[in-house]
Amino acid sequence: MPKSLPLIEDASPLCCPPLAPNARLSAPDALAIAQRLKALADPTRIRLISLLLSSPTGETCTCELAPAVQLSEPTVSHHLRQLLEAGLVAKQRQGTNVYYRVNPESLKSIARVLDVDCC
Amino acid sequence: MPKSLPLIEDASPLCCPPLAPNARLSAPDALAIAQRLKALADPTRIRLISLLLSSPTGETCTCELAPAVQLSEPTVSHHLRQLLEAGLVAKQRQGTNVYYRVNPESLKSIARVLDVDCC
DNA sequence: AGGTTGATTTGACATACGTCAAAGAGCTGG
DNA sequence: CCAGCTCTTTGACGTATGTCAAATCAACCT
Repeated sequence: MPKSLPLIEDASPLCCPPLAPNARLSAPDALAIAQRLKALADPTRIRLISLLLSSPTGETCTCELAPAVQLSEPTVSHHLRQLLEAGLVAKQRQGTNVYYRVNPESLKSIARVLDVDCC
Repeated sequence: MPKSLPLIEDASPLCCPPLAPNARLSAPDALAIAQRLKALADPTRIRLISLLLSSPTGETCTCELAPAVQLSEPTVSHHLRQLLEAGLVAKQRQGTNVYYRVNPESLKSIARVLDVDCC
């Protein structure tokens, strides 16, 4: 083996750009980033985000989303829960319906992680 | 068997990012986006990207990456293959070693998808 | 050639994930 | 209060995924 790199655990100061070329990510930091990405990395959840964003009011209830993606309501509810726990959407009850809305800041924060050459 | 994914821009020829609020994503477009996100949505692969970016030369061989993430070489090779097929890294053989390097444009193209309010 | 080192593939395993039907929980209106 | 609509949870199922050991491939050495 050519040479040994320092173990990733020995890094790092966790400054502005998470994936920037001057810092090796720690394992917990990598896990935190991966978990947020994983919440997005599903075709149904991407479509749900798109549907929420394209709604005139910015929010949509489960009963409207389920037929739009052609999946059962339990399945859609499951995906919305994933998005909710990742902070990507917020929910709000209005009578018998539950309306979901995208948290745009969370999307931007993920985009920033991928912005490699910012500083 | 190893085939590379189409660039997101090819799948969705829109002037604005595919998640922008004025367009509902088609199921195939959502799948294309999700597949690239899924390639990133793993803590080990995030760490590998970080390691590659933090290397002075910009490239690193498998035998250095495996001990750095404390996983077996086959496992690391498997992850590098995923990244390769998603177009996120490129490989180059130098003697007995194979060096991997990040494709920064691919990271940026994913970041652009998440840039919701640009137009 | 044969041997050594690095990289990948194969096969197997456990776990995680997406999906649905059925059952439960919340709210509203008769 | 009960009936009905909406949403979520539970339980179950098949598939996909991450991991390693063993085998295989590739390039470099004597």
